[in-house]
Amino acid sequence: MKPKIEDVAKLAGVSPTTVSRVLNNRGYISDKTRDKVQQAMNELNYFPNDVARTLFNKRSNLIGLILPTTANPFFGELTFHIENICASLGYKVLLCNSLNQVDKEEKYLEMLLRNQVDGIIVGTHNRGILDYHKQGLAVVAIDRYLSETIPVVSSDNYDGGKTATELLIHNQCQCIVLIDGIGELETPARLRRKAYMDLMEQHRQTPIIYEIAEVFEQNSYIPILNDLFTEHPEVDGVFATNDLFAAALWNEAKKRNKSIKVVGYDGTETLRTLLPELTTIKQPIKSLAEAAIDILIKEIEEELPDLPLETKLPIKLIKGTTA
Amino acid sequence: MKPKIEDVAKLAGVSPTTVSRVLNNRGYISDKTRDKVQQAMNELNYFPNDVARTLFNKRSNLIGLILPTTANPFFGELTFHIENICASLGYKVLLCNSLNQVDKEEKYLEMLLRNQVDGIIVGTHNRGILDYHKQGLAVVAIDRYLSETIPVVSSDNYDGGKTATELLIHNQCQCIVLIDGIGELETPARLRRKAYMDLMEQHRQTPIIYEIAEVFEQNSYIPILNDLFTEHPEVDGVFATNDLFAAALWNEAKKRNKSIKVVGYDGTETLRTLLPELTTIKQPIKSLAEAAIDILIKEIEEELPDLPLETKLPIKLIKGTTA
DNA sequence: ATTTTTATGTCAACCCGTTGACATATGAAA
DNA sequence: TTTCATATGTCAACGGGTTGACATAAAAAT
Repeated sequence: MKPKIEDVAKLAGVSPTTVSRVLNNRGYISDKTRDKVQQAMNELNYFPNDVARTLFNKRSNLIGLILPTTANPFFGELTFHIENICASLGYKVLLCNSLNQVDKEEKYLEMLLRNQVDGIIVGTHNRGILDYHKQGLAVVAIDRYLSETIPVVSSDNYDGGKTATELLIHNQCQCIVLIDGIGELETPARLRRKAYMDLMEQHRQTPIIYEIAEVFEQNSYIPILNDLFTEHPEVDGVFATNDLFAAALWNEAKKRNKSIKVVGYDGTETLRTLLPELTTIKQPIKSLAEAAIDILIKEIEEELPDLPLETKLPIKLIKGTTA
Repeated sequence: MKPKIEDVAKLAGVSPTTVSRVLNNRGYISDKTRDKVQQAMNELNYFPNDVARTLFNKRSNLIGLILPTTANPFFGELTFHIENICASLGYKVLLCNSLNQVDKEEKYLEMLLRNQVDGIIVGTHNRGILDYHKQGLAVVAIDRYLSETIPVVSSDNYDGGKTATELLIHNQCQCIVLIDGIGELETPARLRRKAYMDLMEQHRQTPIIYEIAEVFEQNSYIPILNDLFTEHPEVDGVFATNDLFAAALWNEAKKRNKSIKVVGYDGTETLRTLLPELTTIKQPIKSLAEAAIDILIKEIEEELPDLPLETKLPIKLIKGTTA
């Protein structure tokens, strides 16, 4: 069986308390004893049982991460950065792919609570979260409003939407269509649409919006894009609120030999390797991760943290050839 | 503070043991009592502390997942499927992005052991794993040989390499180059190269190999691709052992107005949305996840599991326009 | 020579939930 | 009436590590 402190103590010829003192750097320990203990630990391949420690300390150093799916490169990259930063700070990540399904989100939330996570990073609309936050759980949201008290980190969505739309207008586009996710929720990302609407109004153009469910399945885009081309054959500019939509449209347009200006949103490394010609609004993914973790850890570790309820990070226009 | 069993018991007017009996469906409980207890749990927002349960039961239902990075869409999708299947089976996933760095792998491994994971899925070359497996930890590898006793799940890499190379030959390519990761390790994925070599020999062509470090950073590809085009301007066919390499090459070739046939490997959903024209060998990612978990859970749950040491799943040629 | 500091041991309580042993009390079946 | 299945309670030990209290002893400082 797995060795425990007692075994280490026996082998090192000391008391369990002394081993614990070595492990936690508490009280007085001579170098000689420390070495003996460490050697015994090596010999036995001993590693402290973090479950037992968590139980006593009431700190798991576990962070729950709930997002739609790591299969989407934006979340894949975000997840990478979040986990990476967490690891460097001694936190561990419990991953949850909710696919934006409320029932799954609730199950995941309960799972995380049962596992005594110290905090949760949410990149999906998690209704339930609200209650639990009141119960003292640290929560931070990425691009989602969960409640008035939960800090939100996001890219400057309005500026992104504005930059994208302005670029298309500047490109002399006469019929600019917005392709967006389904618009039931009031998220910060919705500001991309808001900016588009505002700009269109300013330039006396009619906004045209197509919505695609973000189910992250190939070909789910196709029928809606077909509608777009049928109903608006004159389309000559598209702002898609994420790069997958943008790429799907771009490829459909190519098939149809349509000359359309396209701007996407996200600007992942993956996109820039696979489809560098796509002009897009790049989110500072690593910075988003850093900001979210910074806030979450403040919530976890500080008594009366002074939290920024809204953190907006600058976007960057990546010029490809599509606009 | 968080409610515990005792609080539930008090509110429900029963003993802690009875609450535990309700939670674990043990012994006799009347419907009336069960309801009372359940209601008390709801009222208090009580969730059992899985840390305490784990400590007692010696089962955490935690699975460690170690892979290079979820920022790579192949691993992003694999991660999604693994986590998803695990969740449906009552397992939770602790995520580790090792970036293929041995020191990180070792730290992650120790972390997972401390956290009493029931098993580990490894998609990276984790030298240390070997030892721990001997100590009775369930381990399964994806596309890596870790030791003689650790089951490996992979796509049929040889068939994939063969199919890709054959296609290029069939396309009348005269100078077929292989772009591969750096070849220090003997991995199943290396069979893609083996197949290429074999085919080239069979057709009396000279194999030409360029190696790119899989650091997953854009532009790390560029200098090596430059070399390729300078040293072999006659190249007219390329088999890249992953789609990111393939896409990078494809885009560089377009820049140079070179007409080259290209075949990639992986065939993620992301690729097929972003760059559907790329011809590629599609790995059955979901099936890989299923097979790996199936084996791992057998290791965890069965006394004397009869494990397939090598599981090869069929690949599929996805015909785009690049070959 | 005396006080302090350093070093280690013993012991018990605690973290939260689980489980087995045992007692007790119904109501139902034999 | 006796027996048995059902229902619940009490109690203690356990899982592995942590921590505070207290005791003891040697080495260092005064």
